[in-house]
Amino acid sequence: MTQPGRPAGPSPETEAVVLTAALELLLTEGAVSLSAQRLHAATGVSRSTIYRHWPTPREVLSALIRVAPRRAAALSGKVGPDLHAEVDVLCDRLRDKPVDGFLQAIVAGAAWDATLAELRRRYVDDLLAPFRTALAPTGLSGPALEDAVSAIVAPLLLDALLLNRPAARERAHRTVDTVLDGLRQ
Amino acid sequence: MTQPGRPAGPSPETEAVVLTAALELLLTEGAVSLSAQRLHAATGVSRSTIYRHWPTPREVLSALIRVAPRRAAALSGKVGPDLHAEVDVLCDRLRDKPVDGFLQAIVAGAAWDATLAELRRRYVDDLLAPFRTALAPTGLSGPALEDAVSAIVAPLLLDALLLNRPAARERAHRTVDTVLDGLRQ
Amino acid sequence: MTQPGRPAGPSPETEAVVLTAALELLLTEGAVSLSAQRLHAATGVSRSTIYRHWPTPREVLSALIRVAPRRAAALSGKVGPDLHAEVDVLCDRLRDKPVDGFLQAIVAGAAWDATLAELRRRYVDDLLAPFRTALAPTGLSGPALEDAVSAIVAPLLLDALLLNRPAARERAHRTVDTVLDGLRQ
Amino acid sequence: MTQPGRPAGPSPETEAVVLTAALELLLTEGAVSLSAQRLHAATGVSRSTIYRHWPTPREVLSALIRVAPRRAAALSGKVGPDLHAEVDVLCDRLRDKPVDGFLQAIVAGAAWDATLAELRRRYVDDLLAPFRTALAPTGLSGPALEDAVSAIVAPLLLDALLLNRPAARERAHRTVDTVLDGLRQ
DNA sequence: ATTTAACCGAGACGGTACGTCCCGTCTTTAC
DNA sequence: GTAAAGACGGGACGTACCGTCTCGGTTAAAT
Repeated sequence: MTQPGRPAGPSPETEAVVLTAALELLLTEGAVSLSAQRLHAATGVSRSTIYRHWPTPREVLSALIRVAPRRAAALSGKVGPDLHAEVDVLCDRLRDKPVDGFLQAIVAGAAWDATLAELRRRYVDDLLAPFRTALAPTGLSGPALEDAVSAIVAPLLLDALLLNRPAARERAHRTVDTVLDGLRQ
Repeated sequence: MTQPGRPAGPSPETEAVVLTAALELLLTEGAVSLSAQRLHAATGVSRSTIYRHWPTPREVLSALIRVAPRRAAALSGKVGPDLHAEVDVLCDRLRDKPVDGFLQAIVAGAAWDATLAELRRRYVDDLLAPFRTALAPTGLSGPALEDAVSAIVAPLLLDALLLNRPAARERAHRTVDTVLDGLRQ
Repeated sequence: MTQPGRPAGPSPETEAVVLTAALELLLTEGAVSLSAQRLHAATGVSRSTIYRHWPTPREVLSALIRVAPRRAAALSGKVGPDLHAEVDVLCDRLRDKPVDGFLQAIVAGAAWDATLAELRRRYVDDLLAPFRTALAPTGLSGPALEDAVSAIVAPLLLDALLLNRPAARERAHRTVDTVLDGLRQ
Repeated sequence: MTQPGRPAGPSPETEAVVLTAALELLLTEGAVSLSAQRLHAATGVSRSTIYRHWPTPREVLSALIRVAPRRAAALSGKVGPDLHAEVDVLCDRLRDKPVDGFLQAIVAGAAWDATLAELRRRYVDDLLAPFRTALAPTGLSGPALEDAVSAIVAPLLLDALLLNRPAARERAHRTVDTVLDGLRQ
């Protein structure tokens, strides 16, 4: 038996409108722009309503990440092909607005609002996870696993995030080979 | 022939007071806090004066970077020892507030104010430069040089900037050896 | 022939709860506080319900006045004793919260909402009515009657309403005597 | 020697514009309308500026009363003529917007904001003062003086304030005579 | 010693964003 | 139908900054 009264939470329509605009804003103007004011201007949804359901920009970001589609994994089980595939996928994602923008925004936001640091760690971990998974068959673990992942991914992130240049895909593929060669010996 | 009248620009004392406080603010609260208001509150120097000489936070940041001490290079000319030395220096700098904070702040600021992106690139380049110099004797150049630098430095920056964990110094030293081994063959 | 279905209007219980709280609110915080929001907070009755039956604070006030107990008249028919009795009754009422508060609230409300002016006039008239009745045997009427009533009552209201001091009961009794003396000659 | 910097307080022009509009608003819409928002809408002076100098409606009212012109007294020294003159003056003032409106507004405001009660008392006292002065030659003092004043003035205020009818000037003149007769015996 | 240009401090002013509170209407659900 | 719960748009409120400006007094170089 339930309570009387209208169900709590934003109406589905409101939620869709707001979060869509929020993603757009995040990618074009950064996390700082996820304020109620800004979302109101972008959507026509009233400030009151936005404050009601997402009192701080942080909540908007959380909702956004919660909703964001997870990439479908397609692993073959063979280490080499899987790693190369993951490199391509990551490069593609970094080239596209959504992931690069998300990353930029979330890094900037973390420096500005300490409570975002945890979100940032989770998001970056999500980016690294496929590589950990793909490397699993090699038996690597602990720091050694982290080092391998880092060697492959870090240069790509450096390019995209700090140097504003396209991720060096070829180099990453060569790094994968180097890493695997090192293990074989 | 010069004009009569008091020389333009802030008095040395004013400049020192303001920039000192600005550095403090940047490291503790990020680039967003370099406003005239905040600097006034932190220094007692009046808002008018600050607006006069540094109309925007961007100008403060520029002045700050211009003033920031460049690390004195101490190269021996031997590739191996020089690279290892540079790794230690960078890890130390990333561990200390000034550089890590500066980096965080400037990355965040870049997402918030596009004109800071150039400053960010220059700052990161300054971090990479010593490694390029140290690798010079190997004859590497162009993309190959960039790749080598990236392989060594990127994982350190990833740790410090995105994962909030101490830079993995040992791994970096091993990477240096790997890179040099690869060249020797 | 009556219609089927639940009878219109608030349930007796709801009405009692709401109007009791409304009186309390009116006396402690003035007519401005008779909003649905405040009544909801004070009673637990839902906002919807209150809006349904008393769409505006004005309706609440009307209901309140309609319900307010009329003083039971106890006239002897002799002018002197009756007038003195009425003076005592009025002073008592002005000393007690209910009437003084009501009066203050309604005067304030009238300045704030023009439609309350009529309510105010009726309420004041109700205060004056007993004196008109008591003076009836003297044969006074028209302006002369009004003047007599006013001479007795106005100073009391001035004390209570504008000067925040207790109504001067003794003086009012003397005024009654003066008025009656004037008529006798 | 004075301090550097612009002199504090509103510029004369700003003050004039705001207080003029405030008086207008007070008389037409009551003390509740002396909010920053309302004054901004009425004058074009920005909300910030108004909050800066008159943080609450109370301050506006105070400023208004402080600025309001005091009536010039013109006493002959003879009790009778002076009292009659004062009655005429008060009736005129009550008939005109400024005083009646001021009084209505201030009474309403006092019920709504306790800190206005003091202002109200002072304003009413200012209305009564001329009568106390005019009665001085009779030697009346203490409660007896208050009673005399009240007998003359209260009915007038009752008319204007609570019954919304013109102050009964003739009756007041007769009351004056009655009071003076009473003293002579 | 005067000029003279620029300094520096204090603060008014208009403007925008923020977060909170309240209001009145509407919708959804249960009884 | 009543009642409850709550979404929603809208507005006011008070605060905090921001950037520009105006005022007044001070300082330091060049004549």
